[in-house]
Amino acid sequence: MQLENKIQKLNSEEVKLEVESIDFFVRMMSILGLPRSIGEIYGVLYFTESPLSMDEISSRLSISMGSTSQGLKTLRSLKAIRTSYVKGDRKDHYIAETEFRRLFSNFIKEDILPHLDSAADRISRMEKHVMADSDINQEFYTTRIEKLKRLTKAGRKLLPALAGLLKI
Amino acid sequence: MQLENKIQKLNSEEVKLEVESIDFFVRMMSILGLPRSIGEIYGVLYFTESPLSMDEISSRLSISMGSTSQGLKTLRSLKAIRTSYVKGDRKDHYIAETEFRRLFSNFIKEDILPHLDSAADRISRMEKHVMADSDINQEFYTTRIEKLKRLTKAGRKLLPALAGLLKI
DNA sequence: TGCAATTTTCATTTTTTTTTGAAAACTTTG
DNA sequence: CAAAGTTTTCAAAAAAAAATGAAAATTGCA
Repeated sequence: MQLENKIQKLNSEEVKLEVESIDFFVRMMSILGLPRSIGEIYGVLYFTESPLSMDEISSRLSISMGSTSQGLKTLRSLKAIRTSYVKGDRKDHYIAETEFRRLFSNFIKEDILPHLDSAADRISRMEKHVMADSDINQEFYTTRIEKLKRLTKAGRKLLPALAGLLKI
Repeated sequence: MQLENKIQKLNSEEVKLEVESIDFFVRMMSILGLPRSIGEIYGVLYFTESPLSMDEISSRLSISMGSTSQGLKTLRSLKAIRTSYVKGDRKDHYIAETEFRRLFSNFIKEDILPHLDSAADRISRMEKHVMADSDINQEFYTTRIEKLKRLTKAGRKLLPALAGLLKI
C-alpha cells in the first residue's frame, strides 16, 4: 500500500496559504455568480502541486462527495481544471488550469453569450409590438430599442475581446 | 383633480412590450447578480416616457412598496434611474437613465473594484506564508502568486476601460 | 463476468437571498 | 404644528439556491 505517499500532510504555513487561497477564489467565483463550493475546490487545487483525488478534495474541505462531484463537473466544463493520470491509483485526479485567459473565455462563451442570444429574440419581439401599435410615440420607442440592439451587439463583440486582452 | 392625467392606461401592444422589457432586464440584471425586482423596475421605466411614481411602479408590477423602495434605492445608487420633478404632485417620480456606458461604469466602480482591493490584501498575506515556509517548493508557489497579481492588476485596468469602450 | 471501488444523480434538507408588510420616520401643506 | 401623505426600515415569511447523503450508475480489475 502506498498510502503514505498519498496522505498530504500540510504544515502550518501551507494551511494558512490554503485558507487564503480558498478565500480568494470563493470571492472571485462569487463575483462571477458561481457557488461557494466551486471557489473552494479551485482554491485548494490552485496551490497544490500534485494532482488530488475527489475524496482528498472533499475531506480537505469537509464538503460532501456530492458537492465535490458537482463542483468538479462545473469546473471541468469551464476547463478550469483537468484530470491527470496518477500511476497505480484507480481514482481520478485533478489539477488546476491556471491560464486565466482561457478560463474567462470559457466562462463568457458558456455563461454569458447564450443570454445575449435570447436577448436578440426578445428585442425583435419588442420591435413587432412597437410597429403594431399605431397610437404611440414611435420615435421614442424606436430609439430605446435601437439602444438595446447596440448594447447587445457591443456585448457580443467586447466580451470575447476582453478575454483576449488578458495577458496572463 | 388631475387624476385622469395620472392613470396610465396601456393598450394591448404596450402591455406586451412592457412584458418583454421586464423580461429582458430581469435577465440582464441577474447576469450582474442583481435581484429580480431591480430588473422588473428598470424594465418598466425603460419604456415609459413620463416619470412614474413609486406606487405606480409597485402596482404595475404587483410588488410591495418595500421591495419597490429597496429596488429604487439600489438603482439610484447605480445611477440607473433618476428622480424627476412632476408639477403638482407630491410624490417622487422616476425615469430610467439610458446611457448604458455610465451605468456599467458605476456598476464596476461600486460592485467589482472593491473586491479587487481586498484581493490585493489577501495576496500579500499569501506571500508572507510562502516566505515563512522553508520546506516547500518556493518556485512553484511564487509563480502562482505572481499569476494572481497579474490577474488583479489586469482586472483593475481592463474593467474600467471596458465601460469606456461601450459606445452606446 | 462479477465484485468492489469510485463517481454521479437527485430527492430532501439546509442555508442564503429576496420579498413582504407593518411600524417608524420623514415631509408637505392646510 | 398637526394631520395626512409618502417613503424607508427591518423582522418575519417566502422563495431560491446550494449542499447533503444515500441509492443508482459506472468503471476497472481479478
